[in-house]
Amino acid sequence: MTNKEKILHAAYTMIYKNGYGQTSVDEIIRKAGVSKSNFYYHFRSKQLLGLEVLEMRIDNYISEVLDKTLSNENLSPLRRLNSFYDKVISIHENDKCRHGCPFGNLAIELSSKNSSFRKRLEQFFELWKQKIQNCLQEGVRIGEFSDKFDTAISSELILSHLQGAILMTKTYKQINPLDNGSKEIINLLKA
Amino acid sequence: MTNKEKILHAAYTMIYKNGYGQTSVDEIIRKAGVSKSNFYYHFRSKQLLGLEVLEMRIDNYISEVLDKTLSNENLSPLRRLNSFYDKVISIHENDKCRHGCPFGNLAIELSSKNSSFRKRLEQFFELWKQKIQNCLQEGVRIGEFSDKFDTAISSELILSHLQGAILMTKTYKQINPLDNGSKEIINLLKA
DNA sequence: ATATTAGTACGTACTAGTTAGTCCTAATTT
DNA sequence: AAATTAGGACTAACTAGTACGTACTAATAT
Repeated sequence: MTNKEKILHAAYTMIYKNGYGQTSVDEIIRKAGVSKSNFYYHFRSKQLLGLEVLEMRIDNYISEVLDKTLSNENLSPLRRLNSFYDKVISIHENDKCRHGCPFGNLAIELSSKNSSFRKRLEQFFELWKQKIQNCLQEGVRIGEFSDKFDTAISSELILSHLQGAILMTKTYKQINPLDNGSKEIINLLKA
Repeated sequence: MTNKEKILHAAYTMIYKNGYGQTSVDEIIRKAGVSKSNFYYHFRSKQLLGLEVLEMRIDNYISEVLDKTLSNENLSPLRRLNSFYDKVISIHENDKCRHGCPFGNLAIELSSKNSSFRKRLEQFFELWKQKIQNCLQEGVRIGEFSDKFDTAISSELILSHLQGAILMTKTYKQINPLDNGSKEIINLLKA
């Protein structure tokens, strides 16, 4: 692993666990085992590292979560949505509900102070919502989901609820808010 | 205003706008116009100040928002819920969707690192959820809300959605996620 | 073949400022 | 007499970022 990869890898987990502001460059280089000058050789600033780490998070989430569940054309739309919730629940159970959503965390911490992070997160949330909506639309088309809801509104509501439910699991240290809420939403959507 | 009140007042807005970790004691005393020794005369630590500020936030939210809307017995349950959403929307519109929910922000920032904040927030979320549930139950009883939903699950879902929707308004800098989502939820609940 | 050059990757040591919190003295209010 | 205030020097650790120099590789020029 190159030093740049070591830095990215260390920052990837530290920023998730402790937030961006509470992760110092000194801690990152200590954990990565590289010198400070090497850090600034590879990254012009802490912020540019943070944005690269966010990019990695997004790429990873799309390929490991969204593409395998919500956008998985081998599954029926209902199964896609179920497998999406199952995947998210298992992620947070494995984490003991400690750290919340990497995107929601950054959105709350940085949206009001840093427009680079804010814009990238907004863009990703749009993509995420679109993937939910595509799933809903196909589900309505084949009669798996009720047609009495507007899929644009429903997908926005599903994503908002997901973010809030993950926030609640982190506060309660229990998976219940996400587990109960997702089951209720799926029941509502069914035809 | 006493010096203690000045400190609390300064910290009240600064912690909300910038987060707990990004608000320094030095900034607080500068804004409050008091000496550092006076700060430590009134508060044994930054954390204890933070917890007092959280207590003020909770008291204020209960009396200014929850008691006037969700728990307002002068209104029908449906009107209570509508006025609650109206109030929350107006708060975030007035804030230009910049700073999010003071409780959700702290929950995300501190739940995994500080159990004092986490426990207090959990306790308050429980109260909040209970007030939503009481409203739903009475609405079901008088036939204003459908009886086909479990009020315990619905109230949890409403609170989770609210937290997530406020997070989205902060990311998008638009009130739409909260506005559309709340309308959809109320439509669903109606008998 | 050999010297020069450029680019990449790295390390030690450092700056200038900030962090939460302490300690002590002295004045002022109640 | 007791509670509250200010001032200020101080600590020890931490903050993002910089200065300066070294080692290696690969292409190029002599």
